[in-house]
Amino acid sequence: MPWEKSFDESDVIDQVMDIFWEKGYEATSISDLTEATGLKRGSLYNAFGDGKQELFFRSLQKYDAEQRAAIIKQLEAIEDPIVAFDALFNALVQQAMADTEKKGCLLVNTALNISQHDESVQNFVTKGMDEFATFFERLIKRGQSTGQISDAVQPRPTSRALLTFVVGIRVMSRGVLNKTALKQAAQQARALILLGK
Amino acid sequence: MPWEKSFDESDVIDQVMDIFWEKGYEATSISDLTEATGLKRGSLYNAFGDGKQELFFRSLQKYDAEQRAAIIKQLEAIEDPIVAFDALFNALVQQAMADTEKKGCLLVNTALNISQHDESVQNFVTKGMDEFATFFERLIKRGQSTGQISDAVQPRPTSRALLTFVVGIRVMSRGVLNKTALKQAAQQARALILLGK
DNA sequence: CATATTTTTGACCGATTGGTCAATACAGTA
DNA sequence: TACTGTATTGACCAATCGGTCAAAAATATG
Repeated sequence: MPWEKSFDESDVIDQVMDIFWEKGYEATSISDLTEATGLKRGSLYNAFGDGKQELFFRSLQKYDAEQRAAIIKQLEAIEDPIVAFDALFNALVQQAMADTEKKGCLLVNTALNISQHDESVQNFVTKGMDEFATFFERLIKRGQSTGQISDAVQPRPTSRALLTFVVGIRVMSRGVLNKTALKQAAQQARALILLGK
Repeated sequence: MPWEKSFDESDVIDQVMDIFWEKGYEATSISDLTEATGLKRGSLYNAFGDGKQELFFRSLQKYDAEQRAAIIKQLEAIEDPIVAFDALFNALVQQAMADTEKKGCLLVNTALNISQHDESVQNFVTKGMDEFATFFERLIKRGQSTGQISDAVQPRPTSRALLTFVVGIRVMSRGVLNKTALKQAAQQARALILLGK
């Protein structure tokens, strides 16, 4: 019948995500988004009805799927839990070093400003965080079953502590700690599960 | 000669700080500030020349002096480093529980959005963070001299890790983790300096 | 009381905010 | 070719943004 869109929605979300990621939700204007996408105001609203909120939510969902969920899935494939553990924290440091714009992590950036978002975003953020903690919990239990991790480690509390530590790393990597300091800090995560071994 | 201000500058900064703390820098408008202080637009600009930026910077400085610096000074007075250590993390959890508005920590909130502030704010934030890390470092060295902390603990890397963990706690306390989860997580901080004792 | 000095006030500024909408351009169907 | 239904466009909206400024109000000094 009519006409097909001249752009790929997924591409647009990628571009929009970059802006939200870099500037944050509040500081991003619709004009920023039209400039980044090359789309006119009306086209954006036609394709993504509810405006800024919807654009942000879809950006967050895409980020979550491509970054957080993807990394977890990748780490799940590593059978040795300690190796997986080290791989994660090395990846965090590597990402921080590659992040020259100091954008950090969109999920963590959103978590800090969680109260200024609507309920759907809030739930989404806590769900993502929860899944991350659950991943750590599985890792610990697996390590305990293989004898690599002491039974003195409490899976749930420690998983939450590791999640908290990861979040801290992502904040510090936005400009507070330099590369070497960040690297040194990240390596200490081992102490939380290896208890001085 | 003329006329004295009808308000106390320090009181005004307190009120302004509350708004910045709750809503963040970007999301706070001058109207929010005039409403909170009861002062008219012009009075604010007359008393605090450079507008929003200066108001924020002075809020941040006051917060830093009254909260962060004050707590460190208080903890320095405790001679047993392990006791001081536990006191800090207990205080963090207690503050989080009392923080019904989920405002978190103004310094950490600013650290996450550090790139959107000018250089003076950036330097101030990193200076505050640095002092916090240095406090941890002193604590560790003191614990090692008394034999309470193993010499296997590396003071500098561990101090940075502890700072990172503290920052993580302040983010999580804004709504991601509930009280009990936060408490459990915070208790794991001991593992970073006690290595499984 | 008059004057000097500062605060206070509220109107005002141009720019930008998120969002709308009617007119126009377009492609597939009949 | 004419019609249909969507995409695109750019003008437009009221509201708000951070910030300015001249006039009015107030008080300590002379």
